[in-house]
Amino acid sequence: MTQTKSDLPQGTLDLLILKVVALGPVHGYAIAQRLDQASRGVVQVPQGSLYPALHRLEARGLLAAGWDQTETGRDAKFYRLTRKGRAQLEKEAAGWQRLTEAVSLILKLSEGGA
Amino acid sequence: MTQTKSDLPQGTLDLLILKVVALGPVHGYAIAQRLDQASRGVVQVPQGSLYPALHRLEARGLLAAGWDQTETGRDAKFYRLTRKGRAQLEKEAAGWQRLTEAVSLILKLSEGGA
DNA sequence: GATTTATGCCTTGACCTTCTATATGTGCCA
DNA sequence: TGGCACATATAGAAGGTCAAGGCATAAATC
Repeated sequence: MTQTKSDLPQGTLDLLILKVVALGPVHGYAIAQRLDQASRGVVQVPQGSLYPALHRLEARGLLAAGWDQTETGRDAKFYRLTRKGRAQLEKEAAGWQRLTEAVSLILKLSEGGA
Repeated sequence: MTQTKSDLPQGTLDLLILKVVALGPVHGYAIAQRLDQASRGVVQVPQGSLYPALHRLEARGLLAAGWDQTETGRDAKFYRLTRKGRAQLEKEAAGWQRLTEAVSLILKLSEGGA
């Protein structure tokens, strides 16, 4: 997996990560796969973006991490959502909703828009 | 007009500006008003974000600027879209579409998502 | 008419945050 | 031995915010 570009606007990545982690404990590498699959290849997060993001989220107390074993017997750092993280997820999801609606309104503007 | 926060993810502002300018020549101040109104107050771009963005877009050749007079007799810098700018607008609008769909897919994930 | 105040309109510079690129390290498995 | 799964660190660019400042017109006050 060669992770090229994601073209995610800054700030969006956190939301997506929180969402994926909310589904159950996962390690970083799996998060990226999950995002790739679920978005049908549109969201491809390079490791250099993913891991710093995870660290930030952990530092902010939104995620908690612990080492554990993968099904295939490897060590990996599993993340789960804290209570604070869940609240943040809801907040960011709502914000995203608001934003996309607003942008949508703007993109539909035509010459007559009061 | 006290412009507080806009909370736009980075990279989105360009798209919105290009869109507004595409409707006809406008000056910066009016662009901000337009965005505010059209988004019903959700998108409030502070001047410190707006003007640097305009300068960047001009430097990239997507906008062309010239001083002119406002209807009320003031001097203002009017921006219009270049051919290159119009192409970029279409490109970014399509990208935004793609992105929102992808994010939407991810946000709808539940435990069963393959 | 003169003075203040508000408002329209533009600019810039220092700072912070996030994304990217890149390089490096380790254990598993073929 | 090599490749893959999984992680880390560092440095840099880009975009956004704040804060401050400047200037012109208009409205309000005296």
